[in-house]
Amino acid sequence: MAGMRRLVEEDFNSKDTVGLARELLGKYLVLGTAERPEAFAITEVEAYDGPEDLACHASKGRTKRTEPLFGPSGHWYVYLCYGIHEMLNLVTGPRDYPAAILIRGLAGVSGPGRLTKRLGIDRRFNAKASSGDSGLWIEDRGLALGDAEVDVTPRIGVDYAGEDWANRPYRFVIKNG
DNA sequence: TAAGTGATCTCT
DNA sequence: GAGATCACTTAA
Repeated sequence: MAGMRRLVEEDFNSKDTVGLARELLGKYLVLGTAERPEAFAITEVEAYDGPEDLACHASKGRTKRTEPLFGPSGHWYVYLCYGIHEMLNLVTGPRDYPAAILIRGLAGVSGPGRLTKRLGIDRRFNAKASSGDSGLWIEDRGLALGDAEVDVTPRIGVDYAGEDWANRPYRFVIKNG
């Protein structure tokens, strides 16, 4: 199909985490194999931007759990939240720059916990590359969104991070998505 | 509005 | 080892 491209590590190597998050809207999360792919448009994301970002897990240091955030971009960071929900994040930025984009919603699936459950994504994907080999990757199918189609808000559930970081406009949602 | 649920991290 | 915390969801 023309204008369709699987995104790779280099596509997410920028330190402009917020810009990458904005651009991830309208891309497709694809699950399965090249023969039998299941694709979902990404409708809601949040940026977690580096060691200074008090809402980013990596701001509390490099631990066994947060290790994937410090690894190469274009890999998955999947962790368990509230004992129940698997959260799917795409690592961004160069090695040793801990940043990621939380994928919070897909077309037809609202909520970060619900989308991983629906797609059967869990910690087996943690630290894996987004690729055909891992069975989970991102595609650009040529859809571009104008600013009028995108809502920008503070991130959800990060009040603990203090006023500055909690209020930053790091969440992007497709309107009517 | 509050409970459920368990990995992770920071103390002791 | 104990205790607090947590990027959520569901039922009421």
